Amino acid sequence: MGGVRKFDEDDVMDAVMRVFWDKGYTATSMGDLAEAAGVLRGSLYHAYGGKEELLLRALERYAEKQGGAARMALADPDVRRAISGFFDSHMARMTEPSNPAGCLACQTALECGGRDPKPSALLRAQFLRTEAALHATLERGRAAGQLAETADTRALARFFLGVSRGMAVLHRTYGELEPVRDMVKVAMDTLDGLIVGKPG
Amino acid sequence: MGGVRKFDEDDVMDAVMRVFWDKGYTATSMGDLAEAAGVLRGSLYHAYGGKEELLLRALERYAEKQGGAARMALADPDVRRAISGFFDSHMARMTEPSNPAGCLACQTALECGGRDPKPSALLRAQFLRTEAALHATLERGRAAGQLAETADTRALARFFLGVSRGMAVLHRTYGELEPVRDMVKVAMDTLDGLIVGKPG
DNA sequence: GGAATGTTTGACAGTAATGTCAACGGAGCG
DNA sequence: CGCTCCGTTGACATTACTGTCAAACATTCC
Repeated sequence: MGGVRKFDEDDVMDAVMRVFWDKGYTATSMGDLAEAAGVLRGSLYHAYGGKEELLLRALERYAEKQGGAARMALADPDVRRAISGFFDSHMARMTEPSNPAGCLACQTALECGGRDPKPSALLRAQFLRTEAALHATLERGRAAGQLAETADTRALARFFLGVSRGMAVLHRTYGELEPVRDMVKVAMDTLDGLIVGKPG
Repeated sequence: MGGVRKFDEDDVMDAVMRVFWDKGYTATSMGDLAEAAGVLRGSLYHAYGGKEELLLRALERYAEKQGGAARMALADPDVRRAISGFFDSHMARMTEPSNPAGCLACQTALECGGRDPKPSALLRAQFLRTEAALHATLERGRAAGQLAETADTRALARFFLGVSRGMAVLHRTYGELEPVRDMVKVAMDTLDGLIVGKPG
């Protein structure tokens, strides 16, 4: 086969993801990425093309890792446990000290939103996917009689999605977890208000 | 007094604010700002110092204009009208077609959060100020018997703050207002669940 | 009018990032 | 072994942005 890739693709993409997450898309140079990945710039250009391609890959990787946990939680047949687990997966990410504050997807969405077509489209699709997963969970719960018949599951799905995004903004801005926990608490109270036959 | 400034400071700062809002802090160059303001780069350096100073001024201006409306609404003695007006002020900003999507404060908070000390500190202070205003409104409402005695006003204040931030993320990512409206609807339902003696 | 003050203007040197490329070198294959 | 393939490496030209500055200029005050 001849010349073979010397670096581990997973290691490189992990480093790339982390730098974008930490510094933001625009503020990151190919040199930053290369340095963090322990590779020369030329190799990155050769293997991936350029900064935008790397961002797209990083976003996909991020969605896989972080979004995977969220989707897993949402599969729980009990609505309350599902939504609670959804928030827990976000809390877990923010609690992990080796992670930068905030959320790569949110940050990139705000930075590129409506301006860079490809990242924009990808992020929009990812948001829609999460919204759809939330919606499916809520619909399933309603069908199972766990949720009030009158509940607007579409609005609720968007609400929970938006709340999770707001959590990331507060986390990055405050650098603390208390406000984020408070948001989760109130959001879960909101859900509890719609759950049929609870003790309260 | 000698040589007198040829440009109108308000016009320039409006243009600057808009460019930062539209393109983001890092992606904006002094040349972009100068061009948008109809002024030469040298004049901007001379009058304001540099990009960071311009950002700080833009953030202050933004908080004055946008945050002013929000704080005004929160002064309403009726809790429900106050919080509803708070959200309305955000909706109004997003509805205005001449405004870029999203929210300058959120975007900059995510971009600079924890990295650029001065913008970070300013934004944190602005968030705390809004949180405090929300908290005061809720406390006032509870004291007036409008809100359930058991309501956690601190958590609620952070919740409403975070929801308003999440709205901006969805707006910028989706480019639509429906999801944002849905968030407001559910958030208001949450408040209504805590309001004493309502018809529902 | 003339001096003083402070702004505008265009140019300049310095720095950083980009994207490309030719030479190099190691792994596999005949 | 020698050929080929392909990734690595360091260099290069290009472009963009930064921050500064001296000269030109306009306005106010005396």
